[in-house]
Amino acid sequence: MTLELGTYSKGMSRVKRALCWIRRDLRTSDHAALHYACEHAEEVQVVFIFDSNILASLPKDDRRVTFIHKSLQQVDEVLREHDAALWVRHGDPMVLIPELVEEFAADLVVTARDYEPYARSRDIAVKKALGDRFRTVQDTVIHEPGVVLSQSGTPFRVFTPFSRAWKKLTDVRREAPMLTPDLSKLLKLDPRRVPTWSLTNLGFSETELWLEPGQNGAIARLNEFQPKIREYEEARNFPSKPGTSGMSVHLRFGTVSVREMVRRAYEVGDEGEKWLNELIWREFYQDLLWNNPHVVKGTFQPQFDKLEWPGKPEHFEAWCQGQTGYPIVDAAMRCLNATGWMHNRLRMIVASFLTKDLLIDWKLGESYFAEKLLDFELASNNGGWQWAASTGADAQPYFRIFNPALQSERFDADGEFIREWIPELKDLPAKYIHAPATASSFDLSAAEVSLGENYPRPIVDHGAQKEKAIALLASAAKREHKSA
DNA sequence: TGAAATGTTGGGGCG
DNA sequence: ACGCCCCAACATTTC
Repeated sequence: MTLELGTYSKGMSRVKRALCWIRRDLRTSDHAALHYACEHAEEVQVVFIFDSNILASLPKDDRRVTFIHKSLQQVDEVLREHDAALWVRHGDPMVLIPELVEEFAADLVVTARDYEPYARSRDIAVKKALGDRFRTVQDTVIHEPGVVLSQSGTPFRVFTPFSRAWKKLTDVRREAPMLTPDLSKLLKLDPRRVPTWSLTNLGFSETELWLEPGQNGAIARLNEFQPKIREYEEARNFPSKPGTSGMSVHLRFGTVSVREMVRRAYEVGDEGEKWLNELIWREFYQDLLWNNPHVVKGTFQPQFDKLEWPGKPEHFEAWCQGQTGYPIVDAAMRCLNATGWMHNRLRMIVASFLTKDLLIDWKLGESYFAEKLLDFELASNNGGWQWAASTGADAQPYFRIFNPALQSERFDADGEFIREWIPELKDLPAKYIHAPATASSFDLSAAEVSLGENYPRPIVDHGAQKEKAIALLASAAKREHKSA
């Protein structure tokens, strides 16, 4: 059994009652599922389920759970302005959704399509239980996976041609319409009779967030960023400057619609293209995963699966803790650990370092990011790591080996970002901060840096490791050549 | 959305 | 005045 794919407005006769099941569309405006439900039913109830299949594997202080919880509170506030309220449950959706259908006597359940493997199997199970009463609608992407194709009708493996085809396919009025739900359709509830929910009931504790959650936070941040879209291309590579949109977490949980983001990019026109490309990268990786589901378990090019990465466990530990002796890498990892976010330039640097300098399997890095990143998306994370590891569509390793000191000089020239996250190094002059081991003992002691004591010596030598990485990847590529 | 090696050019110092 | 060298800046090639 498969789920139907299609456009936003699909004809269906009206029904009495619909449940709108929100998952990663935690907002009330420009909302495909809620819009569809309000169009097709006389009474609509919005429900969210904390999925026990997902929550079970998360630490009890996971920041994403706090973000979801606070975003749901904002959804609930809007619903209450219409004398309605959000229902929140905890458990297995494959059990709970059919139960809720009974409880609410729903004729219809509407939800936004989710293309990740677990979500697909979950939705297929729900569809099996509910049949035609279960409808999924497109919401989280402009072009669904599998839709953007080359002239010969095949999926893309490379970003640039994909992005060209994506843009060609995009008529912004049609592909990014504003879907405003008619909230007068919401079921009126006596607020005293709506069960309350809390993080503690779920067994989770509230954590500090560095960004304002929910749709209020999303719109505020987007409004702040929009005037800077033109400067994005110049500013986006410098981690100490706020040159990126910072919207990834909001996009992940749908506290803003991707259509709203794309409309803003198109408003800017040609100068908004560089930022638009980042939104297309997101869809490119979803498309790549959809067409090549094996990448979840292994490398895009299977010959690299046989590769044995010789890196050491203690080096992985040092990488995780930000103790490699390479300041830009360590600052980035400490930032990730402390906030759940990392600048994209830094993601590339630390990923290159893990795979090409420490010679550690990218899958370890991938799962560490999956655990820590608030904006974690399977497709983007997997695609990014395979790109960094050179196991993706273009295997030439030469293009994907970063020199950490050089990257640091280029993108954190005065060491501002490093100083923020590695206070031990804050008094080192800029010319030494990218590679403290090159400083004289006089300069080191003047800055109160004692290598091996309050800051580690480099745990590997970049020059030597780079050569090993090239040899390692070349041997795996050659193996394929022989067997082919 | 590299890095390093190699090649080219042009200005200035200097014999 | 001239040629030579040095070297920085930039471009091209190679891995």
